[in-house]
Amino acid sequence: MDAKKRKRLEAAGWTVGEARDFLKLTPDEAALVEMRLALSRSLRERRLDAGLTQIAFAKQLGSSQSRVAKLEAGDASVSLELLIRALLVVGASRKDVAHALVRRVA
Amino acid sequence: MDAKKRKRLEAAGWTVGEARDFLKLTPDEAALVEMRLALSRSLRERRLDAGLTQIAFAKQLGSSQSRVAKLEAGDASVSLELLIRALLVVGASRKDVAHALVRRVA
DNA sequence: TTGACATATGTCATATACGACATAACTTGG
DNA sequence: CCAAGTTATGTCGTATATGACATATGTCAA
Repeated sequence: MDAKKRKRLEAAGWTVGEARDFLKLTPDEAALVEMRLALSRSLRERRLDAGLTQIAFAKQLGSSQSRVAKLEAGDASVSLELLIRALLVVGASRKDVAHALVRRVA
Repeated sequence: MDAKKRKRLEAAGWTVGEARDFLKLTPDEAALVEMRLALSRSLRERRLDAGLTQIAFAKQLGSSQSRVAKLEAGDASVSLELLIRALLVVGASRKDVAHALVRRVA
């Protein structure tokens, strides 16, 4: 519960700076952040490739434009769960998701 | 929000029956369930290989024995997020997680 | 510039995932 | 069999992720 809170606090840094252990991320936390970002990138790519606006995609996903924006930003308020659901909705397979997961974030 | 509720309702079936589209799961929902189960299996294997009891592992994870049991059961009340966090804690790498994700559930 | 469309950011009420606890249901050594 | 250890199941209060909404910031054609 402590690690969770800390993660939350350090969250502000994610989006802004870099994927890295910018300051005091445990390896696990760093891995989580990297996964989040990697999935975010894949999501945006796939959505754009599908020629969908965030609004259109939000409708397909059963969500809102703002949440899609946050998904694609790798915002700390979005779960891997939703990211993965979203990828499935844009047509990614289980295998695609796995591949996206390990994708280098650059 | 409708799909979400439906998923929730049908959730009771997951643990009990089979990984499959036992009744009316969309392909995406089925994929989600399969991922959940695949990760569950990997988690249990890794925990046992590490010679840890659920209680011991729960402490490492910062959670409780009951939640670990639910994680390993692929319970509907656990998120992919926590499953992945748990895998990282038992020593899985990002790549390991990705591999576990596509693992056939059998 | 304007205006139309796309995306980003912030906030909030509510749904839901969480840890914790109690307790039941296995296992297995003695 | 019993008891100790492990895992499963159910419930609850609370933390957090969610969709929705408002609004800001881009972008770009006319």
